[in-house]
Amino acid sequence: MGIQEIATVTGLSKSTVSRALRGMSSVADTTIDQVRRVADELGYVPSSAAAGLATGRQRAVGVVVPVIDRWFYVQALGGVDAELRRAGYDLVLYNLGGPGGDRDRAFRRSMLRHRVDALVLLSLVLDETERAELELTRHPMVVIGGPAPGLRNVGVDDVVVAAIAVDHLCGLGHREVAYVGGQDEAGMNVAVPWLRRDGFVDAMVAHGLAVREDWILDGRFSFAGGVDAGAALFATAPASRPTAVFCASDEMALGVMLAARRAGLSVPGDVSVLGIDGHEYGEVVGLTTVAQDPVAQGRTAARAVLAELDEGVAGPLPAAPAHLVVRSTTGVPRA
Amino acid sequence: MGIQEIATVTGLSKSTVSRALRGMSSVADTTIDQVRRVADELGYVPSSAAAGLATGRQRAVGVVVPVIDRWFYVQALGGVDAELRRAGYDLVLYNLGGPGGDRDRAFRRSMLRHRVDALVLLSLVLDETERAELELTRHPMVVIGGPAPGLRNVGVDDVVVAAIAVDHLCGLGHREVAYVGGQDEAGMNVAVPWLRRDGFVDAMVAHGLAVREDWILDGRFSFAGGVDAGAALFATAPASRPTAVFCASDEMALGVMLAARRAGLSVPGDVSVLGIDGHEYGEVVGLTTVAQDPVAQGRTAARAVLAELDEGVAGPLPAAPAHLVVRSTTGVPRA
DNA sequence: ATGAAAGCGCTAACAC
DNA sequence: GTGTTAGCGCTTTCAT
Repeated sequence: MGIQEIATVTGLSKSTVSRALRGMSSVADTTIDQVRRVADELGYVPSSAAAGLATGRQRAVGVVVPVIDRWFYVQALGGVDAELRRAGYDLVLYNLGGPGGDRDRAFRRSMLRHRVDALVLLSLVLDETERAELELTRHPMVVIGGPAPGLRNVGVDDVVVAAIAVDHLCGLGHREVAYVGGQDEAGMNVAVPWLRRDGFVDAMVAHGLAVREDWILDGRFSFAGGVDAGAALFATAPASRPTAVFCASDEMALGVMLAARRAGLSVPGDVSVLGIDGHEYGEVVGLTTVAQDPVAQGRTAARAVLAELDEGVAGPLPAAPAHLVVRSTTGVPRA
Repeated sequence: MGIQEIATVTGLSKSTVSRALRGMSSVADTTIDQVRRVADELGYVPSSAAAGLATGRQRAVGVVVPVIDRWFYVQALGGVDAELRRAGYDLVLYNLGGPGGDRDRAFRRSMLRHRVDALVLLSLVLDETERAELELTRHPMVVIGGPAPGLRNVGVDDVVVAAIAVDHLCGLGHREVAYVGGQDEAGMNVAVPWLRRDGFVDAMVAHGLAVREDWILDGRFSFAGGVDAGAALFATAPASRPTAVFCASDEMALGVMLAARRAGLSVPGDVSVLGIDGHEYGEVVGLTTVAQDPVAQGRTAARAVLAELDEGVAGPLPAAPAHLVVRSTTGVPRA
């Protein structure tokens, strides 16, 4: 059931069979046909391990995610996958499994096994040790979403994204805006939350606006977290309520919208709500957002590592676009 | 940078190093320590391809998904991943990429490369050819969610799930209930949508209730689809409106709820809405649902293939539980 | 407790 | 256009 069998049956040599199977041009067309036919009949299944051993290439790339069940990661993963499949590469998934998962083990044991030829990291900031461990393998690496000291990265500029959002709100006349974001997810070391918050603060300051500490809330980057944050925000007297809430993700924004409704507030009549992402749900409910395209980012990242693999080039990566999509959750502040 | 280097440095033989690295008991503890230390210093990285070639085991299992960006698949994938990681296995993801993806290619080229030791299929019904191709590899296989002729499967009984939902609605006094489901997703050959619809129809009939053709809608198993279906349902005169809507997924139910709100209908005052899944969002908005646990199903499936791999046993799989979670979107029909 | 030697199934020079 | 010959980096008898 190996290449050898085919060789015996066809009376050819192993090498010729190997070449034929890969459709190399130095093999006669008739030979290729014959080999393929026999391989089919025999139910031949190639061994990637053998090929990998011989070539040093596994034709697989690893994708490392902090957790799997977040909209952004799923979308990006899809993008990486699409490009990989096009190139005939397999995708091996390394899920750090969030706070509970054993990050160390994932980084040491599995990934370093030469099972993949390259790595795409999602929103991960590596510490010194991890970087060192990974460099050991000398694999091409790129990270999506979040700056990566020492590594190439594709993603939007989170500070700019926050500024776009704040500019929009201020342009409408808002001066009292709250921010719902998230903290670093226990040990996951994700930079994005901090960057967006910093971008928010900077942009507010640039507009000469005050940033109230109690209007910077943790929405845990989830829908439920958004609801909680919104509830806290809207529980106060109307006078001490922000006129707009900027959320670091659409999922949280959706939660804030629900909280507003529960508090009897109209959006954007009583309060404007704005998110980041371009989530499908947001489109349906008319959420204004700063949209990005994680699928495209995934594709870009995959293409980048593939190019580095094939051509050895590690050129600069194109910037990922983000643009304001004004829908119906933002408007001028109530008088 | 291989096992050989370590052997040379330590003055041991390749075999001993190999054994030491794997912590085999026949090796002296001091030797193990020494070998591990040297391996560390040398920055040794094991080659899974070589080990795989020698043992015939890749220590990896493949997970095949029709599309990646659905709540259920992501959750199940997470469950499979968790169990695999516990066992020290890697997970290679085969995304068929939905209608646009090249299903054939995924099934032939990549998967059959002996890159994985076993397969977990998500909600996929294979056709004859595919089954034959996969059987070729003689890998343990189990499918999650959806019956699989000839294969072991873990998942809820979709017909029963639908019955639970209908029973709840009828128990409240509803007699006019609509169904929002989905069709087979273009070429993905997923059985679940049909089973739930059949279950709905059967249960209705069992309750002596009429099933109106125009109250069986396609919600595309998505939030947006649910909104559309709901809009269609609620656009009619109050008299010809169902008093309850049963959705084959929480995501669609969420959409129907939004449509109800847009139509000025109160839930459950004017119309009851009920879903299937146990989606996080549903919990937040108080959606009544028939909950299942895809993460647990993923774990079960992973454990099953792992057991078959390790012990050669392919015993029966435990049934996946589903239970009614009554929240606030279902109530007695309006008089 | 350790070593020697034979492979695992393929690819890649290098001949012809 | 095809065959020969070496490996790729491990694991695994079988010895010792």
